Amino acid sequence: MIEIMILPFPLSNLKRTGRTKLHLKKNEALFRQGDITTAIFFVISGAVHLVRHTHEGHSVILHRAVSGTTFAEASLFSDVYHCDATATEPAEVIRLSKTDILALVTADPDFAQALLKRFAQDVQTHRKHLEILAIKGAEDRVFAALVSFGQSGTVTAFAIFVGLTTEATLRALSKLVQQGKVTKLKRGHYEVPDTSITPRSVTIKSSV
Amino acid sequence: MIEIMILPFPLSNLKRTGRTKLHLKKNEALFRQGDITTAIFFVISGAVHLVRHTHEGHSVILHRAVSGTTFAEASLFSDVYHCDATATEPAEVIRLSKTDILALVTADPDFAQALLKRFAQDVQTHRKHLEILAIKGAEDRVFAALVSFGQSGTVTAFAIFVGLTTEATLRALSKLVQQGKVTKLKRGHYEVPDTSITPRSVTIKSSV
DNA sequence: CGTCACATTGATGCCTCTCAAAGCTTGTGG
DNA sequence: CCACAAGCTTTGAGAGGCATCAATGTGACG
Repeated sequence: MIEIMILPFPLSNLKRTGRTKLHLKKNEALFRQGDITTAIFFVISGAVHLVRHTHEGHSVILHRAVSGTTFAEASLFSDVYHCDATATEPAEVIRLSKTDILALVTADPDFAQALLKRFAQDVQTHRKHLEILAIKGAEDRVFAALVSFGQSGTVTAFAIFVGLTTEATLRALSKLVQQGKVTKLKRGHYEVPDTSITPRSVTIKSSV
Repeated sequence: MIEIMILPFPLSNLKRTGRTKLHLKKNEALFRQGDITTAIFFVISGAVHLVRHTHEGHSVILHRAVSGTTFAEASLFSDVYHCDATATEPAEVIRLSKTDILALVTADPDFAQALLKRFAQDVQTHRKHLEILAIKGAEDRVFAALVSFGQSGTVTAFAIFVGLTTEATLRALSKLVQQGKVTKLKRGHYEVPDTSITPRSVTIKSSV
């Protein structure tokens, strides 16, 4: 079981019955805001977006789960899911039974610690996201988001992630390109060169 | 030890040496962004703000820790603190040694589970915060924040929390008051009446 | 009683949202 | 294999809203 090896925490003790492999088509929903929580998930391939919607019609992309990562861990302690989970591209995910995971938490201290670490990472990531949304200028905000997250996906999705309209994001990107702080690879594909403050290079859209 | 009883998780097994009581003056910093992490904290009285600063000079209030709650739990799995912690009013806090807490995690499954729950709550709170920052209109955003968080503190701090200027927040508040969606108690003190959609009433500023 | 921090209100300008239209890319069906 | 359709990207123009700067009011505290 290759996929088990890349899980962020040891699952050797998890009951086999607690695992199910699922295939999602593009735009297919895994669960929706308000659904009863029954499981957390691990992404084998593809990508899943966690999106929350407000009454007023606004939406936020809370998280983009990609290969090798788990998502919806917070639902372990919640009765219902607080956001939608939809595949933005065809995806394979493993469903991990909530009750089995919780049982494992009490039975296996190492597992509990690993899961705690996962949660702590989530908290830090969300804080980084909050920090970025607090930046007023569109240009600065887009650049900061690119450096910190370098999300792969459409510009439109990225725009929602940074809390701007697609147009504002695009205009910010083109200004950043003019300044040489960002490189445009091709239509809808941008990256932050290594030379820009940050060590690593990131792209908005993967060339998958 | 009264304070121990209201801790969100059992600390009976925590070494006495791991606990220290601290008294903070108003505006006194407990730790700063970049400091080595050595402990998490529990608030006995007063309030502590966790604030993160960006290079561009922006800041976000990540969390307002009040009596009976812990904060900086995420630092358990981080080498340095990622934000400043400052008392916004005179406060008493208990310092809980990081190493002792981590030891307890592996030794006591119940403690581990309780801590996991705490982390999950943190994640949900941050997501709610993200949801609110995604709301474009100042009026809607302020109202949503009041309903969901009903922060006590100055309007200025509340403004930073919702990602607006003090002026914009004030103007939004006065419009909401005109509409009857929010009640102004006195200078700098507002509350959401019970009649407004939400069951509970909240205030920006406590009368402490 | 004076000072200080915060609340409040006003005027102005920039920036982002909104609406609109055209270009590019991918995929699907004939 | 081609043509059309759909979705995303890109650019443009106009308007509204929030930030910014400025000034005054007000309560708290020494």
